[in-house]
Amino acid sequence: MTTTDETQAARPAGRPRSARAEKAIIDATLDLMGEGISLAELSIEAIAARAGVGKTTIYRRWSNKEDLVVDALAKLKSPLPEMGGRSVREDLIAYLEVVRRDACDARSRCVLNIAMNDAERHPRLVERIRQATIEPRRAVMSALLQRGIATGEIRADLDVPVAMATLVGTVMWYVRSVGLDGVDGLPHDIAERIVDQLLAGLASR
Amino acid sequence: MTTTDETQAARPAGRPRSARAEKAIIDATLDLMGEGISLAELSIEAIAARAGVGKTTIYRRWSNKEDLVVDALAKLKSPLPEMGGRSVREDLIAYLEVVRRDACDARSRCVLNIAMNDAERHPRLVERIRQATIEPRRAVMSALLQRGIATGEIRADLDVPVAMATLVGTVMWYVRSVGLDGVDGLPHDIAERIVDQLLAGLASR
DNA sequence: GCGTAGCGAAACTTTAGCGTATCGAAAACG
DNA sequence: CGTTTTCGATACGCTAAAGTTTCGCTACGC
Repeated sequence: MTTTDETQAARPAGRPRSARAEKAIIDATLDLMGEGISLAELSIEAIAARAGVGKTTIYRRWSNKEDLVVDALAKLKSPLPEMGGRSVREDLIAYLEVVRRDACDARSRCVLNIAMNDAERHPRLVERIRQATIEPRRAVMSALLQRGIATGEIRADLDVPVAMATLVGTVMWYVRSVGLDGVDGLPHDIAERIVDQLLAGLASR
Repeated sequence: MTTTDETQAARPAGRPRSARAEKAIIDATLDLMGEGISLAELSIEAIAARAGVGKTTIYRRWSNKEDLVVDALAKLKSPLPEMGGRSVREDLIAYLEVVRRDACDARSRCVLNIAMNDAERHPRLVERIRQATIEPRRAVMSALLQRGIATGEIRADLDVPVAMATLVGTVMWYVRSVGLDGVDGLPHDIAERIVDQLLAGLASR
């Protein structure tokens, strides 16, 4: 057909698509969702306006809203917490520090908002988010606690699911209650304080 | 002006407003919000249809959506947890059991959803919810932990704000993660297990 | 029983977003 | 340079929902 080698590049004729526009669209989508806009309220027109882009440019890439949101959330995937592995206590602190930072970040928060609020209305989308984002983190946390049990740092009869809810839930709830006033007013060592208090227990000796 | 005594009743002429319709409107509002409808998506038409009422009947009582929601949430105010007071451990369990039940109840959940998601868009409304619903519960929980410190059941150096986030956050997060699959599949003694594990601590002795 | 005001139903006007089409300009390629 | 495709902008027809108004009917007090 054409004179170009189709088996390799097959670069299409004409002006190439702007990577800059694509990034602006993704960013605008994440920004709007980070501002608390629900999936239902999110409008293509608002995204186009925010991105400084024509609606055509969006519809040329994504045929509907859900596809765009999936792609946008995929770009968001922050790396799994990096843990030194020296002690379970230190790894728990490092993990919760990442959770704390995510909980304070509007863009990361919107992932959880969607997962929790739109589960019934967009089951496939929510399931994709669960598999891609939530499950890997749960697995890391679970493995970490199991390792602690093996090394003796953690009590052998630990209820692991409850402990995972405790560690993450404490950070999330703390940020949402105390930290609502000023997100930056959080103590910088909150992750360490939480881990130490939970390891030691609330009761007196 | 009129012949009636205006200082007291000043009952207006004509057909009185139907208390039955008013209750139906409030109930429909709470039901819809309990189904996960956000404040922005909540439509007067949906409320009218659900309540079996004309839109006129709603607009005659509330001039806008926010006023209606405030009134509806005010009717929702569930009683503060009743605690026996025998031991701090038992009271904590009783308190968390109430939290667990609220976390599973759609109508109660919607209060928190609004408080967390619509804080920026409806600051006055959210503040009213905080003062009426959240703060009293935080005060009860704080007093309970202080009592535990006084009686020696709780360690004296407890970080009370962190501990409050731990107790409530664990229940909320547990319900949201484990309980998402089947709300009724929750262990019935989850409050007791959470309290005991937190009192004892996660570390081995 | 008359007047008044609330009742539910339905028609209306307005607004917002969707998805498509069209435009002149711009960017890559041969 | 000419072709091809994308760019941002704008306009269009369509649908859904909001909020307002109208209408015939109903319930209560005088």
